[in-house]
Amino acid sequence: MTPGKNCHELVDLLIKAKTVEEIHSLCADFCEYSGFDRFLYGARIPTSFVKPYFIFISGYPNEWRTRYTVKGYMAVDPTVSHCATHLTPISWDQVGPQENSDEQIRMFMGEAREFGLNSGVSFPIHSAQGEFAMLNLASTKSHAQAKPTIQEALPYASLFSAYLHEAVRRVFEHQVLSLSRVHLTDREKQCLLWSAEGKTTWETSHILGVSERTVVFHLQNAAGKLKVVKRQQAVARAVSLGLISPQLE
Amino acid sequence: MTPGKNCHELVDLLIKAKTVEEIHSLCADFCEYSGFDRFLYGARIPTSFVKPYFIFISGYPNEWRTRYTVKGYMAVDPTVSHCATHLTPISWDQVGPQENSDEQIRMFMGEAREFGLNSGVSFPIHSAQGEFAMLNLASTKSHAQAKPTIQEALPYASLFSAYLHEAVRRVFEHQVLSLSRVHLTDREKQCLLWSAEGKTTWETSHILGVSERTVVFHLQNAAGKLKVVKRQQAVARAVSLGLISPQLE
DNA sequence: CCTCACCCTGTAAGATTTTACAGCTACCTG
DNA sequence: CAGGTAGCTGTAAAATCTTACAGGGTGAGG
Repeated sequence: MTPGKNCHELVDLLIKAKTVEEIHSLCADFCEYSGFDRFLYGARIPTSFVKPYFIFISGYPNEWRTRYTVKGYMAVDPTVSHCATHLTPISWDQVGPQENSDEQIRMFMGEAREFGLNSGVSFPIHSAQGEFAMLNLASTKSHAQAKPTIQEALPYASLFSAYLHEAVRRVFEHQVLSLSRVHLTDREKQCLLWSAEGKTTWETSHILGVSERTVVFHLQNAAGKLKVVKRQQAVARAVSLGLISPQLE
Repeated sequence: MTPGKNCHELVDLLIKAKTVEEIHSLCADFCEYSGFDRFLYGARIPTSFVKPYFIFISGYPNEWRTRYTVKGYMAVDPTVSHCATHLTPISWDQVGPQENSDEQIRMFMGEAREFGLNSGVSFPIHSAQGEFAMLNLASTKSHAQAKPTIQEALPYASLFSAYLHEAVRRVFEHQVLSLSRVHLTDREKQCLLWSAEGKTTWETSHILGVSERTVVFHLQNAAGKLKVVKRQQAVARAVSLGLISPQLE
């Protein structure tokens, strides 16, 4: 009920967390102190465009999680589509019981209620390395009753979610996140950058003042490091992982 | 001094803000209520990889801003490099006076102090549409004196920065952000997705069950909508703008 | 001195993409 | 029914990328 008191402590502990279990426990603590009953953190790691990897840290009922997966509710869940395109948290009462929301969404929200997920709020998390994550905090209370809890928790949960994701990144670094640690040399990045900008090998070679063969060489090396074979794939991967981006000028 | 009291009100006003001037005014209010003296919001819009567009909403001294630009301090500023790769706010005392920080950074921080930017904190903002932004809150107080102010403001500023960026997005929608509003058809997105995954035209045509010519057709249309000419450029742009991303499975 | 990382270059065949030509169906809306 | 949007297809020459061959140099650090 007093999120402020514990937020800084929990954030400090998140920074030091070394295992998923520790993180889970800290989420549970945050959830409790903020006045919520359930939490779910989910992250989508862009290991591939068509088959990304998902990480979940769940304080949700297992049965509901299973049904959610089996029925493909990720494509229906209105909080997911909001968080995928926005930065701001969304209270569930803003998406579920709206009059204009379609039948499918209404049924989905109804089913969630059967598992005690009556009200709640979702926080979007977008990292510079292309991951997309969400922190969901749920309450068994009705929307009206939970409103003050949600309102009060917004700032703290916003901050908490940022540290939470960085903690997850750290813990999973050596597993699925290994691609984002790929080190590209300056030349490789330059070649990828101009390639992403639509320049041909010949154009890039003149921009950089080297031979065409050298540009090809660097792009091949970059593709190799990114574990792909084609140029456009290397460019897509590099952009998605945030390995190439502007700065000066 | 009482950020909590006004945060929700300011956020509500941000949602309704229609002009840059309104947003500037709300930032100034937030800055004041949180106990800071200066603010600077800066956003990098990925209009192009090599020459992005920048938006600034500044409550910083103009002279400092000019010097910053002229001297290319964006490439030196340690808060920029932190925010570009992280999600968590960074207090300036964590980057400036460190013993291991190099001479260039120390000089930079020293110059900032000459303009009354003695201490402060920077919040990273990463949107799903590829924009990267920062909210900087600065104080004339010393690091030690400003510490409680910063600590107290962290959660509120974290939430505020999310709403701030969405407000800026809304206001600038019809200008530099027009590319992120591009509508691609399902087929166009599918072709781009498989292309980003490294599939050739022939492979994509078999995956989608259409002719090679059709895949070429869709990719050309997509490239046209994204105002580019090459396939790899279209893929890079689409990835960067968040127009293609996974979801189901 | 040896190794490693980074940078650079050449040739050539074969695969893929780009571009330009041209034409079809279906659905929805004013 | 006209007009718009979305989807689909064909041919062919020219440009570009991929892959395989083979070779060069520098500088930092053990």
